[in-house]
Amino acid sequence: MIIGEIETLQRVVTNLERFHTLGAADRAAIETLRVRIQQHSAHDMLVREGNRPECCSMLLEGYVCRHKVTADGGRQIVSFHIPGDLLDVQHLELERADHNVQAITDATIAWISKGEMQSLLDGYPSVRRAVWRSALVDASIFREWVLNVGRRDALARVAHMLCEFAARREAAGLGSPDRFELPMTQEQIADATGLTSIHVNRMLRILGQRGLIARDKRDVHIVNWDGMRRLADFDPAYLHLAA
Amino acid sequence: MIIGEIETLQRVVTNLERFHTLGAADRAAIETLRVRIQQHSAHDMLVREGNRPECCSMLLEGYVCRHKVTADGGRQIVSFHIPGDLLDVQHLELERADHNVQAITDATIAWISKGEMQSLLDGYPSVRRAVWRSALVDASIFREWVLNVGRRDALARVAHMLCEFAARREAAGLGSPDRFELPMTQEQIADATGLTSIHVNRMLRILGQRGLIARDKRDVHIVNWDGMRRLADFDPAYLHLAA
DNA sequence: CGCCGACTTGAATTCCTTCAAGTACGGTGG
DNA sequence: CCACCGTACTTGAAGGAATTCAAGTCGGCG
Repeated sequence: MIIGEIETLQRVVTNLERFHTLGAADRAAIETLRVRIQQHSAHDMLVREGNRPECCSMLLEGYVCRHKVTADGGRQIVSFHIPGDLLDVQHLELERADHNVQAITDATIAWISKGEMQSLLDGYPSVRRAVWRSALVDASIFREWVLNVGRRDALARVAHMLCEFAARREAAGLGSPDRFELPMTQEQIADATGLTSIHVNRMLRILGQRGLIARDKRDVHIVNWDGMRRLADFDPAYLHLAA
Repeated sequence: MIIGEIETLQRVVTNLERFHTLGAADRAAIETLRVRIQQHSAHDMLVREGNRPECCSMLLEGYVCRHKVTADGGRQIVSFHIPGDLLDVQHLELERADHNVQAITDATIAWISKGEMQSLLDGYPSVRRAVWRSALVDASIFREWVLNVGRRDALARVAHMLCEFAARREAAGLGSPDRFELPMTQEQIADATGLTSIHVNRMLRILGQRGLIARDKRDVHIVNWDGMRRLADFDPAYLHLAA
């Protein structure tokens, strides 16, 4: 167990404070957690479905997704994660991973043993509530994704994914929702929206043609937020951003 | 606040015990909760999206679903619930409901104030862990539904929904997974699988023609579990049934 | 008995996929 | 420096799975 640098966990503290007010003792407890900081390359599998994870993890830098696969090889991404996110709270209580966690860019992860995490939650009720709330918001996002994939057409699905990514990035203090670089490939967008990468490509072009977004490679500029919101049927209430 | 009959909450205790071992004090605490037992009719809305619920609820009898709607009226059911299920843990921490909760049959609900629920969780760590675990399993089911709706074809989706319903019913001690009565209409199955009721009807017929199930109205007999599992790509691991 | 909701069935249409090429670009090695 | 290669992206055309439109059946209930 390597003791990670205290500064690096600041991002996690900031993120958790969006979910519940933390005191100085809470912050100190998080920042002095015994964690193993690890660098991962894009495409690295962090957790594999069926495994029994011994650690919880927090994403410090880079982007990560969770996904499941069907027997015939279909892949469905069920969430994207941005720096500051807790990736594995559920492994505290659920013995086996029911999905894969994979880096989509190079990523820095803080790994914490389940015991260490449990002590933190037991000893610091405010941290517990913040973690609990963040897990409940995760579940809310899953519900929205069921709706997105189940009931929206391809254009709205892709637009919704873009709106959500922009909104979550902004909420996490990672920059303006108007311009950003997408970390994921069009194939990964396809796997998240239940489409083919070919069709995602077409939908992105249509969004551009309609003047809603402008693209340069993976740089996205949301030109017309109001139009995007309407087309995507995007209402950020499900992100529960206002505490 | 009417004090509910102690016996009725037995089902909730039994359900929670699937998630974490409870002691006599834990059971007593649940059974003596100050709850309001209420009868609801099929189609009653229990919680409406956007509302600020003041209560948590437990389903004692009947069946309930949660759903979301798109701007153009598309409806997506994101979960079904069976007797014993906690319906509203998330409302403890999330101010506004991000989805609707609706009875699909006549249903008996135990309503508990958020304060009462919070005291229970604060005072009884085993209950807290059971509730926490049950919420995490809920989230796991949402993930599976994203996969179901996003990456399986219509036949597998419907078959998967049937397998899950049978497995959860059995796990909750509500009877054999081989024969059961579906509480939901084909339109509700459609709204849960991201299909039209017309297509659900065709898929059910195909399942029958292939000798996988036999139907009489809403009575379903799963004739060939192995075939169903294979066709539906159903692996119950995501239900985390073995504690 | 007649009405309504749920279910059933067929035919036409549509959205998305599949198949098939081909382009753009960053990295690697000669 | 440039040829080579792999990955991501782009575009068109054909095909197919699920929807939409249209009708009709069945069963329960007032």
